Amino acid sequence: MDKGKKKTAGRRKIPLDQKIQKKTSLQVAFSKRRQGLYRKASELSVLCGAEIAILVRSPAGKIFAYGSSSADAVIGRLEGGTSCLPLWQIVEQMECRRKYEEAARRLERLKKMMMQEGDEWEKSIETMSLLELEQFEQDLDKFRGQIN
Amino acid sequence: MDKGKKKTAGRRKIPLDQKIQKKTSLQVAFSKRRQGLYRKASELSVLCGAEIAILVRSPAGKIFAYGSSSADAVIGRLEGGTSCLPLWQIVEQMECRRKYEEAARRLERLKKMMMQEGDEWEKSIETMSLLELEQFEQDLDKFRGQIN
DNA sequence: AACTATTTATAAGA
DNA sequence: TTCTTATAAATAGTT
Repeated sequence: MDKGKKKTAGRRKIPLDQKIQKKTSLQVAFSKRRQGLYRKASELSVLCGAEIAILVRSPAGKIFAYGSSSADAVIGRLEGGTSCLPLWQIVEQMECRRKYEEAARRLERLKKMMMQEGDEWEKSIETMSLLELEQFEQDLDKFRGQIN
Repeated sequence: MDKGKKKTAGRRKIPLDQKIQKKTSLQVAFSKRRQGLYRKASELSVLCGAEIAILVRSPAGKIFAYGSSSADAVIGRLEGGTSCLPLWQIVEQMECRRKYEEAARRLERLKKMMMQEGDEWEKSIETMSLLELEQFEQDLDKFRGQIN
């Protein structure tokens, strides 16, 4: 039956070596594939008795996390140590980094604004701004010192 | 043809809600499915521009890790098994380095721009800029409070 | 959010 | 271990 009915759907392979261009498709794919990734992790965990933690950061900067079994402290037990952080704290720290990135974006906006209107700044103000920037640079260096 | 020949292969669905019993099957499944999980993570990363970190511990206690893009180098050292850092710190460092480098690049560009044009800015814009900088400083202070 | 034609992953076997 | 392949599972495009 349905000989005269047009085929109702066509699906196809997509290139796996480049970012999806269409924004709506990307959002749908991100949601579906992230769920799929969690499903696969869950299966691996159950079938093989493995412990798994997954951290995902979307291009928009949103943080997602998955942890198998007893959600908390998965990573800590991975290491077998006593000083490791539970998963939720890791997520929290990643959120912290996200806030930092937001601050950096603010800097970017400032730059853009200055370039648009920039034709008459007094010298004192210019110096102040540069001093602020130098301070910021020092902060960054301190920050770097913490991670190396 | 081949009527008398026994079917040479049989595949079947396996129960997804319990651990695989046969030891050799479990080892094979662990290896294959872990690779599959990494593949899926890689696809998600490329297709959607997401950053992903995965930590796995086998039932035997062996540690495996996956990290998209630039995280590979850091995590590669971990797979060697000689790292003394807790896993969560390695994940943190991945994020940390990237954020630092990004912020530093922005700072450099802004500074260059200010040095070039910094001799003629309108006063109203100057005030706005300073407000932005103050807000930025507050953000930065909050950030430092969180990571110390 | 649900559907389904296709593509992809994989359990068993060789 | 690596390859093969029948079957199960995931998913891209559509509704």
